[in-house]
Amino acid sequence: MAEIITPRTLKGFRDLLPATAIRRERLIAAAIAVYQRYGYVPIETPALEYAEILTGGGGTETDKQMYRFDDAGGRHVGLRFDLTVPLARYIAQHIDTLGTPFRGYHVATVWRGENTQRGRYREFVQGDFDIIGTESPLADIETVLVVHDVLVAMGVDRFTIRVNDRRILNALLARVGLERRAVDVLRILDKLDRVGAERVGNDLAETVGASRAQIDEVLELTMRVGPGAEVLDGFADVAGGDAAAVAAIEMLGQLMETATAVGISPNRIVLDGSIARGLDYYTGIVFEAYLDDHPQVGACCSGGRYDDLASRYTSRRLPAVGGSLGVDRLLAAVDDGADATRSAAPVLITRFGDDDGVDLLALAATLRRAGIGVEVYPDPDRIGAQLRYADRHGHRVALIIGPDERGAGEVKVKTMATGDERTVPAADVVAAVGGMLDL
RNA sequence: GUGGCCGUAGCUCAGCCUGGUUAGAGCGCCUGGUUGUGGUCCAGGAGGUCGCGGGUUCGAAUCCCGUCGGUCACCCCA
Repeated sequence: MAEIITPRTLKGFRDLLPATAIRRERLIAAAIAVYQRYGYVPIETPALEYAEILTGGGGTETDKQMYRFDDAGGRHVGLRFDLTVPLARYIAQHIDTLGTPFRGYHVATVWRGENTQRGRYREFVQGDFDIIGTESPLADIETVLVVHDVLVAMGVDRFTIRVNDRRILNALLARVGLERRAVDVLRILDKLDRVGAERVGNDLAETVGASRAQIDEVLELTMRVGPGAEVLDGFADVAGGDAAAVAAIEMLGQLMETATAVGISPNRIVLDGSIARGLDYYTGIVFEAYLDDHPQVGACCSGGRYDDLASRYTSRRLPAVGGSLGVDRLLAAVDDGADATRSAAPVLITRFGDDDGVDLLALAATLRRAGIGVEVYPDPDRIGAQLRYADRHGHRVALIIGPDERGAGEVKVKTMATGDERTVPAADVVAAVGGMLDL
């Protein structure tokens, strides 16, 4: 007898039970519906790329986290750890076919060999969307609206999208003389809400040697949070007269104006001077979305403008702005794992043992042609067991065709919620079931 | 990758500190009461390598070590 192999999964990789898998599919479907409503079209890229594509010029952190190995042909390869780098390669390779501006979305699995936590896995799904080839502020604004609409479409009630712009931070850093340490400063600033102003101040002093005055100036900006004009005024004060920062502030003002105009509730989009994003490739707007009821899972969506998107792969200038949805983080927040397995079909056809049951398949096909989801119970078990199955799996209607019904050319239609039963001619089943399901 | 906590039935957990006869509970699941009718109720039942491996001991779910997995913090990030 062969030895049994213990069934198990790798750290950070997981199976999804049907209840969770259904939730994930719904989240993804909601996001895609919104993307398409804005005109984004799907793209796909391979999971495995040449390692040099994924690492070239990248930070050492991502290099450490990337799954990489040599394939059987001796190629140095790696699994993609985000969707932005593959997008950059893809755009550089295909932009002449696509033309600009190009709106694309990419929902796919990515892999990172980092330590796990709730909502943090080594294999997870992201849903990126980007506009490539335009520097218009309208694209920046649209990107935030997409995030908003996606979260609404997913049924998330309470969330906050925090928005800032790198150009303001850059202007501030230039003014106070910290521009050469911008990457370090931004990395430290990004932790503000987690570690507090004091710790950030200390880190700035220790890591980049910032003076008390420089620290105070930086913190002055990062403490500004809110949906209103006074925050923008504050941004203008810190930024001085820097032209890029002025443009950024104007864009942010237009964003808030648009949000109001389209009826977005004020607390869902706020300006936040502390949003920096650790990644140093952002060049303009930056944003992060948080679920108000689940702050511990971190940002469930983030993004911004990166105007040198594809510069590693082409000399052509390709500005881009977009966002990345953390599907599995949203899932971790939304999924309580409580539900038992539910059928995807509202109707269950029960089966008696008086014939081979093939006629049930024909009946099911008739209902499906009418757009009604049907599941056929395969075994002639006790009718009570079959109805219990229907109950447990959430079927709303059970069809019963026993010897009596078959003899009379009828079908008994049972509404599970009420227990009501009607017997109808077989020819009328579609209408009867449709009526019960409010179709 | 570093450190803390956790890992007992399908699920949530008790038992572990102070090793000792057949390892428990609730929920779920199955069967019967209802020879063609679920959800309530009643009666009964199945189901456990105590994550895995090793060690200490006459004896380990219980103590020790390792390992795998989960979780939290750091780091980083979706």
